[in-house]
Amino acid sequence: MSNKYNPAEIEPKWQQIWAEQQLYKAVEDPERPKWYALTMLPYPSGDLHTGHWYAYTPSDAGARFRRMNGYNVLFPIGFDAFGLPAENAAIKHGAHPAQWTFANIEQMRAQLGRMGAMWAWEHEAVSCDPEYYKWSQWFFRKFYDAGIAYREYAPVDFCPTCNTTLAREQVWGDDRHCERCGTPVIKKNLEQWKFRITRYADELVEMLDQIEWPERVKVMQTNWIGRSIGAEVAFHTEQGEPLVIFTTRPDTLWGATFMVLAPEHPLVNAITSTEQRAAVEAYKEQAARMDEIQRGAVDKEKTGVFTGGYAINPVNNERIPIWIADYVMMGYGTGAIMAVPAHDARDFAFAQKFGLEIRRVITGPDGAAGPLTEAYDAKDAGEMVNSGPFDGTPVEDAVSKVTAWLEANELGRGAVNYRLRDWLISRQRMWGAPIPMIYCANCGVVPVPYEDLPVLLPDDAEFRPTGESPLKYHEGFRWVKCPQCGGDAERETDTLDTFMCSSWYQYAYLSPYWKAGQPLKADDMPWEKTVGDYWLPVDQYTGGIEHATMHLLYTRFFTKVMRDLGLVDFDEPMLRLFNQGMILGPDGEKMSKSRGNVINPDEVVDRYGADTVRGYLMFIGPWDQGGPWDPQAIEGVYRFLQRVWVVVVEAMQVVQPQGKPARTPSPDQLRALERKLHQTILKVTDDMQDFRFNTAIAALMELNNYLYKVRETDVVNSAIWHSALRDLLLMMAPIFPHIADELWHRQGNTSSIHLQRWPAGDPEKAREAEITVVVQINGKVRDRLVVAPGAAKADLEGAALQLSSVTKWLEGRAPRRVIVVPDKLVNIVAD
RNA sequence: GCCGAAGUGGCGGAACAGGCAGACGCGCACGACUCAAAAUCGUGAGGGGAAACCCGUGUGGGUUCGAUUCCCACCUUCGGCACCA
Repeated sequence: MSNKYNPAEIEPKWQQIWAEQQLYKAVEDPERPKWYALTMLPYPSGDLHTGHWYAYTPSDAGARFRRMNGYNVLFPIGFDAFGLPAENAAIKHGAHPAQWTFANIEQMRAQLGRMGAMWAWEHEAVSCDPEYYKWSQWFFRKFYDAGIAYREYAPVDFCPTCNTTLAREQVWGDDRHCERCGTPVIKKNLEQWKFRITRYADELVEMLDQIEWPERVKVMQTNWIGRSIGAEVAFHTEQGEPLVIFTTRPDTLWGATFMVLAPEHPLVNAITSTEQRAAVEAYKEQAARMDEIQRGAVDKEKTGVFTGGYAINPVNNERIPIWIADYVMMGYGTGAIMAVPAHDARDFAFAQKFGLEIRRVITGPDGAAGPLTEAYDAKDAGEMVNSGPFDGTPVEDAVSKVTAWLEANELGRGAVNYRLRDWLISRQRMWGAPIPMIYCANCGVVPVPYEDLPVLLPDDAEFRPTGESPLKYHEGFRWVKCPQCGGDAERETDTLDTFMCSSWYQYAYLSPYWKAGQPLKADDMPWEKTVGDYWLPVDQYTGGIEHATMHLLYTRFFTKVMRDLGLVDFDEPMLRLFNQGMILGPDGEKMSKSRGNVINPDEVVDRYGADTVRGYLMFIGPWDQGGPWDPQAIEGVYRFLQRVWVVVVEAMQVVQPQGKPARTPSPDQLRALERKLHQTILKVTDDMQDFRFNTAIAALMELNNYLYKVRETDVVNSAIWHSALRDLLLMMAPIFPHIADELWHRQGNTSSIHLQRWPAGDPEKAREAEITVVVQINGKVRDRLVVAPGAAKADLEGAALQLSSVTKWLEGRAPRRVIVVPDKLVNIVAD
């Protein structure tokens, strides 16, 4: 046994012992409170990078801390193993994606093992395993039966590089690029499977109040769902056909001076006059050619044409012209708007360009009712004018009053619209769970029977360099008998979005590959119920913010559907969420091979050990902030561990110099040590609760510096010294699990440190013996008083005024006022 | 344009129910050990000034005995959304 700190020796040793003792096996125990700690599962790229370490090791420290505080902790890991990189590798190397994927998983298991995390490996689940995706398909089938899954022919986003359609959530940025590969997406008209997430839009917004998630994630989801409350109002065409519009400002109905339809609006044909037909057709064609990116450009000049048709405004029976323009989208609301140029910036720009009337119906905050030079859209000041029965109504009440009036007169009704679109889950890729659907010439769309699941991926797929899905060309896969009529039929060759596989993985972990090899039924449960009843829902989730409007929205939706299917009895899958920041290269930029600023965690672990890497990552700064990797700063954590080693190992040895009797330390020394210890326990306990690892480590360093300094004094001949060493190790255990267990055993303990209870801090023992009180004159520090804590205000004031420095500064002036904050300061105010 | 987060030493950061700005660490300087270096240990430092002191938490105002912390207006950076009616 070496007497020097040698992580390369002790870390593999402890990892092996922990595994042999099944130290992290999670077993239901009704006697103890449970804690389901979950971290976002990795994609098995084959290489665990620093980002994974930054995501996982603090998450592990948090889980370990809970465990030491009496919780029965489940901290599982698995692999989100379907996806395009495996398919691309298959095209490149000619190997099956499964081969590539499982080889990578093997490699990553070893890398994950080096972290020294308390992974509950027996709960591992791999989403590309047929026994896993059997259940993904089962969920699809359940969703289909429940009317949540449906098929639709519509314009969809398509990534030309990934060769597949994408969900709206996977299209990012103002250039509308693919979230995975960065290529700008194009629009295609395709028949695709979707999930009715919009049915849950309201609940997805409302229930954000019930979960402890970072505010910014809640805001992003709220904005993404984009609920707007207003009214639908029935206008009519001159010919009498109803023309329904959605507006958030029904109070401006009297200011509508024209209407605008989306070019694709079904009514356009009917209302277009003979004279305008050619212009309308030309505009429609032009709009159709343009994709949404071009149409959506905000600064684009407004375009549009008059249809020749007119509509009747139901509130005043006015006849107003109907235009078409591409700034109105068919996909939102009813695809038609009433234009109120006076109170909407877009309508204002349009009216100005085409010389249409701008009629003011809301006064300015000062009562101004004259012509406008720009749209006035404030909703908190002004009152209605030129609005018939509503003149004089303050805007604050206007929307609700007009909406009620519309309903009473059957002209419209209150309505809500969402920006959220249904979740497109079809992917034209091979390496995903096949959508379990069959198309039969006789029976139409036929779902694969539950007992026939899984629909297996072929293991002899042929990958084409064109990037097309091999399933389309795999005769054995594609052609089937119809489950209903037995006739020739065709399989769906699209696969499920991998986000669907990860939407329920926290449930899959409970009892991985549940009912493996058994036929499934409609009323099955995808996990062992008693296990789920104990662990669910997830208590603490950690992961990156990049999933704010993708995975984190989808898994909430999934859980709500599962609740409605009777699978779970709660509304939200994850009660608490923490988003870690991003670890950057030493140059402060995102790590990337092309930049050459990648830190390879394996190399750093070889050099310093996993404990140092863990501790350094947690020491950099607040976990949600991320930050640059500093190759020099990591030395500080390494030195800290070496100094802990020295303090603890030296204490094991005989410290009494020969011939000198052991001397008793003074009570002051002992109290000072005890105070430092309990201050540290209180501080570290508090910090660990909230993942403030950086300040927790700083406090541990302070304590160790203190112990290091006094280790050659008489305090070592005391019980408090030994309990300080013991508590230091206990507090280090979640962050530095290996060195903590090693030194713990060297102290003579026989069971693992990770089975011990977290030390209890005593505020009484942490209290300072004396406190420095600052003496200020006019807010500037001029002197200090050292007093016992809790000194009376009057005494502090008196003592301060006695100070020679104070009388000097006052130069004979009488204090006008003296502010005393006990234990803090005395501030003397003088003219 | 709208929404959100953040600006503190040479660097990462600490301290905000308003009360000694810069904990902890990196780097730096000096010293000890060494023939020397590395490692280790010790000491030191926000800037200016010989000192007394003065100035300092993005900028400018404000509230207060007192503001990194609260309020107002800007500037910069990052993230999200964007003709959503």
